Amino acid sequence: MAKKYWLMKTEPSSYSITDLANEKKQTTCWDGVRNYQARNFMRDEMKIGDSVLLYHSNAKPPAVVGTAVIVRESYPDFTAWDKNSKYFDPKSSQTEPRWFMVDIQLDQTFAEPIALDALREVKALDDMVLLQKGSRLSVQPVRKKEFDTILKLAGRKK
DNA sequence: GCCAACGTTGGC
DNA sequence: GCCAACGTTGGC
Repeated sequence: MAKKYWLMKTEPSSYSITDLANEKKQTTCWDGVRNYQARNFMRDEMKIGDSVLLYHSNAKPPAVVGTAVIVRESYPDFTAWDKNSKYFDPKSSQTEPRWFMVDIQLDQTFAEPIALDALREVKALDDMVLLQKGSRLSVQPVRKKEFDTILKLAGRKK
């Protein structure tokens, strides 16, 4: 199976790329996803070694801030079972888990975040899911061409 | 803080 | 299975 590319959103006020950088082994479980489409991508399609763009939403400015890799494939999101978690979902049981997550490890933090505005100016990114009107999927596929384009932008000297 | 665009829920 | 009401996302 060919390597796939993804984009995962997070609000830096709740969990930022800096938080990821400070984790043991710079690895974390991507918990709290409560959208079926996003869940399906994590549960069914993400494989170890796939690359991920990390995106800060509700940030100033909203931007792609770095990359990560999948280091553990889907397993039940146990926060759904925890009554004290804000991600608690009484409809998810141990025997029939409703929500899943993967583990990701930080790959690189971009020296300069690539702002949403800048992404919109790049022709090669016109079809990116992130840039489509009304798109708010928190876990979404990215084309290799798009991933490579963004890496190139990140590497460009200012 | 506003609000457009989506997604989910639940009555019927 | 429709759809109105409600809740959430996320840029601005």
